[in-house]
Amino acid sequence: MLFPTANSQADLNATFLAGDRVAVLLPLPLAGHYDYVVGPAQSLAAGDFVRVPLGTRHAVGVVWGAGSASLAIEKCRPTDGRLDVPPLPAASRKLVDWVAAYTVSPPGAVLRMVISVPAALDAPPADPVAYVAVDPPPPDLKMTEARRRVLAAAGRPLPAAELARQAGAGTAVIKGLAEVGGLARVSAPRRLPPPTPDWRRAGLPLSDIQASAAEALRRTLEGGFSVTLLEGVTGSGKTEVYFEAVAEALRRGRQVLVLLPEIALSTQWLARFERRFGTRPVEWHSELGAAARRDGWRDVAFGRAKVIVGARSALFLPYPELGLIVVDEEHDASFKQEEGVIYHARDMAVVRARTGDVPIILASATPSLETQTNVVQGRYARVSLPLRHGGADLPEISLVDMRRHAPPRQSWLSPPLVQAIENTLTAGEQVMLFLNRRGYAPLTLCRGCGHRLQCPHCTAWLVEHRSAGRLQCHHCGYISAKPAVCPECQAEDSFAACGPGVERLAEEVAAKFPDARTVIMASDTLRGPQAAQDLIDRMANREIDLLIGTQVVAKGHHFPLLTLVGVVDADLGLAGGDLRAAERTFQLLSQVAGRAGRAAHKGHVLLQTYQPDDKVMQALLSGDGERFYLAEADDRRVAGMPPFGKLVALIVSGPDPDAVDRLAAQLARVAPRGGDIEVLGPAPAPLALLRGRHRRRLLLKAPRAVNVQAVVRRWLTGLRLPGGLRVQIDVDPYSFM
DNA sequence: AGCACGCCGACT
DNA sequence: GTCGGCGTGCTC
Repeated sequence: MLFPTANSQADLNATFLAGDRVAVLLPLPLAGHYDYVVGPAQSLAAGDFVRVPLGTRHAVGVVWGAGSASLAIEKCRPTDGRLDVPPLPAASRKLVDWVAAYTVSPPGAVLRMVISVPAALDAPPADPVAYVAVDPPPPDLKMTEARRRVLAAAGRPLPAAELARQAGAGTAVIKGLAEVGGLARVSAPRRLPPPTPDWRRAGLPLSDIQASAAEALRRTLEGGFSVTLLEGVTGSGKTEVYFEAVAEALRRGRQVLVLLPEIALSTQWLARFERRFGTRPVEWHSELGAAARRDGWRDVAFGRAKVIVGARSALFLPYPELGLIVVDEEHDASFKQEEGVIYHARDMAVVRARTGDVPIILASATPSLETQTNVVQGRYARVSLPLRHGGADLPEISLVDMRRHAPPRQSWLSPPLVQAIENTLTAGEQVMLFLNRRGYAPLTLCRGCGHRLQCPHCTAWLVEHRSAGRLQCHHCGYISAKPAVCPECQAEDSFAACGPGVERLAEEVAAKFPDARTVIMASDTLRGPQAAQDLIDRMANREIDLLIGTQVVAKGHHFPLLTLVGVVDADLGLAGGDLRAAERTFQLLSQVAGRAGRAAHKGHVLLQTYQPDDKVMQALLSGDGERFYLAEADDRRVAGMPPFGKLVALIVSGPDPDAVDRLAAQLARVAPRGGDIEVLGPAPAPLALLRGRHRRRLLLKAPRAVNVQAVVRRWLTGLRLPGGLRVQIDVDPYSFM
């Protein structure tokens, strides 16, 4: 359970000769490095990828430095040899050590995120053989009809099979022609290197404010490490502004990493990039196929990929020439990796910028409290874009007090919102209704006995998806048909749907506005990024009057004729006692509100709420984000909560609830105390049962100055984990749900 | 993470 | 009598 961190004195450029002892980090969750002896006739340098024997098999690792001498030299086996890829850059190696130490994870588990594509380390597939006509043909060539057809088709290099097909000849003709010199055997490149984005192209015209913001960002490229918050409301042109910093990094011949949340849905971002730079960047996300991942990894490692846009895992690619990092939508919760090595990609991106001594830009319309605090405390610089580009006004936001304007039973749209929808549709403008709940109804219960349909593997209700005709768990993906009778009391036809999801809301809309062309947009109704783009296009072309959407509609899409946004349940994110509930709700609803009225038309936003006096609703109403953040920061400071204090969550999990309880209780007994350190729990973890594992949580709270990693390491030293029990460490936990 | 070693149930 | 289930533990 102990993960010694790397020898910090390790020479990042050390070289080793045959017979020397070297420390090799393997991409496995081992406690530390393994020592090997450099094999005969080999020489290795720190950072080299090496193949080494491991037990009965062989593995690939990275030379981390000199061996530790803690193991008898006879026990050290010889390395097999260096792999033919560029060494892992020192900045990446420092990042691995840093992330491992910060997250209290084995460094090898972090290295595994770097070596995410083992196939990329093998020799790439050979270029296929192709044939091309020799011009002029050799004088002694005996021409036949078949040969004439083949030569006519072979104006450009083609693989033999393709050439034979096009010429209507057998491959024997090709073979014969090649032997007598009529065709030349060439190797056709399997693929071209990714095109370099053209920074010389002119960008969109920038306003004075945008131009000076762009200049400030460009200037950060003159120095080493720096962090700059680029803050600007939706529609202020943040992307175009930071594109100028990207162009500057490209001009200097450096690589650029842009981290986006939900890359799969950012077709619009890619289009803007292509408009500015004339080509698409290299993409990196989980939906890529094996070949694309291998090629992408190698393009980065060899420095051929200049701009990489990706989800959080792109952070661990082996950039040799990284010159700039941009984290767009830096406040987005999807940057928090919740499985395996638990880390926050925005924070680790700042670390990567530091290990590489390069600038980083954090962009957001609604920056996280963490980032704002870093600005206030002088650690980060801030560049602001206060106005909407193009002069469009910010939307007018009003609250609908649901206690006074309650909708009729089994409906969720209040009379004022219904009226506003009607007015907007009559004016020929578009409406968006936001409800962050997929499916038909979040809960199904039996009217007879009150039984609630629950996921067998998780502490969560099954969500009815009526269009798909089934029930679904949104946490583990469990799917079942709707049972014919209540499993508890066997009553027939007794199920009642409770509460609305977007499907049910669509039903209400169809009943009230039968002529409106309505579409639902949710992550599960979209089949791939193209479907999202198609929907966006249809919306932009006025083929849709009313869009009902979950979270996915909050992201920056431009809909010029969208003038009314209705938030069906503004309170939804506030329940649950989550540390960041208020902050997150403010950010999400600000983003949703930003969808309304972007071109020449004034936008209106109606928030349906039962808590109109809540600080979040008041902040949205007044548009005073600054004051909200100050108040929220005050609350956190007083409570000693992040970013003014530190939290570490320990999640104890296992298949047997009693064993989990016993281990959690044991950990609580030996919990660290004193020095303002508090340990809360054990409590049932937010999802007490997840994917068949029972979970309990302990929460360690400490002042900022405490080295919580050392405290946790000491706490867990010598811990034995019997029978499938696991303890996960979540430094800076985000998920409390 | 693999892979071997190891100790209890149904088969050619 | 063996083949094989996957629980525990090691890999420089």
